[in-house]
Amino acid sequence: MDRRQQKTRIAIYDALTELLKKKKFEDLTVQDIIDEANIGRSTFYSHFETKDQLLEEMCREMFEHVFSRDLAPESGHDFSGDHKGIAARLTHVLYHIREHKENISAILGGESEQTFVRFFREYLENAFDDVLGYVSSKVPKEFRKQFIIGSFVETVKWWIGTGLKLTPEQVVADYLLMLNGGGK
Amino acid sequence: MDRRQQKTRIAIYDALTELLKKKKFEDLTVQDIIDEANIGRSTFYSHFETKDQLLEEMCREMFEHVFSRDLAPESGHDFSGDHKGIAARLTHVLYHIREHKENISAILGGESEQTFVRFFREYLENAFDDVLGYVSSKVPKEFRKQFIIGSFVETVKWWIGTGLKLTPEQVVADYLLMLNGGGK
DNA sequence: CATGTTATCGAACACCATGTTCGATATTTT
DNA sequence: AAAATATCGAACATGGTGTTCGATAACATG
Repeated sequence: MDRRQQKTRIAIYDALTELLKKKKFEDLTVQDIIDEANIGRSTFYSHFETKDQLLEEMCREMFEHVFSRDLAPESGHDFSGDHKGIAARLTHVLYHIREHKENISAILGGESEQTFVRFFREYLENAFDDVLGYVSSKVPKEFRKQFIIGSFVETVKWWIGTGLKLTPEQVVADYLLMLNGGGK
Repeated sequence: MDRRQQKTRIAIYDALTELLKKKKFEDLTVQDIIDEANIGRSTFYSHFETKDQLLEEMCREMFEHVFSRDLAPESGHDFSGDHKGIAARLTHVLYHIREHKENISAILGGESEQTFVRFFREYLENAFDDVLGYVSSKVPKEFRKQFIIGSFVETVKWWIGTGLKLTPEQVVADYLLMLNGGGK
């Protein structure tokens, strides 16, 4: 890949990251990004068809290169009788999110959140395929899956909304408690 | 209120309902609505500042006049040892949603979904205030609340996404099972 | 019914972001 | 050194938005 292309791409990503500290994604114009990245207008459009595609690619990058590094279940410490180390794995996910809270927070809460959430769900479905495949005696598999993932996504959104006050460990602990009927 | 205003408003609402059968909300232009409603351009803008405000008002109307009619807990049949008739009340909500599936389905799944979901959450928080206020011994109140509502909203979104295949009763039953740890 | 009020109409307009085009220039690859 | 390719940026076409305003029609009130 041409060095010029790499530089441009990075400039755009950096510009976006920078701008997301000040504005929500949907309030940004392509011109904003172009100015911040200090590139030509047509250059931007030779890399991305549209602003939304940029977001798409950025999310893809994030999940492919950041989260999916540790898709496999942890082989180590299975504390608290945790089935297949779910708690540890979920905690891991939350740590990654906290690392990227700058970007993610700005994406969430607006219209652009759906794109992120789409990737997030897909990631979770793959990453926790083993757990989700488990068939309950009472609740249909699809429903169970929907419920577990949906409630986790919502929990994460809520967590970010609070400004990440709780620790990842606390969030996961409460989440698993609720999932096991601990809300009674 | 002037009859003309009423007619215009209804024409706009009807037009929107009609158009939502064919297109997603965010793909509609103001002109589409104007044409379908058969009104003048400036007339639309004398009623609504923007397309989004129209959606806002429509959602408000829906929740104020349709859902909130039966906010109070059902005094009757408390079958299956159901605490305060939650199952019955949730089922009621789903029936309302099914009534308005035409509108709701078109709003959900797009960027406009957030507006609807915002109203939905607010409604649920009020409608089930009594249940949600219950303090768990282990999980913090706010977390519990977030979890219960979030997972229900997600369940409803999922349900609509499947084309309302399950009956409201089935959905509620499975939801409550999951909430009580029935997913194990 | 008469009169003042208010809503509607719709064409015209200014505005702004989008996405494209193209020839000149700069950088990289081979 | 030559060929290939990326960038630049001004200019442009497009399309939806929201506003303006004078003319017309519908309404409320006494």
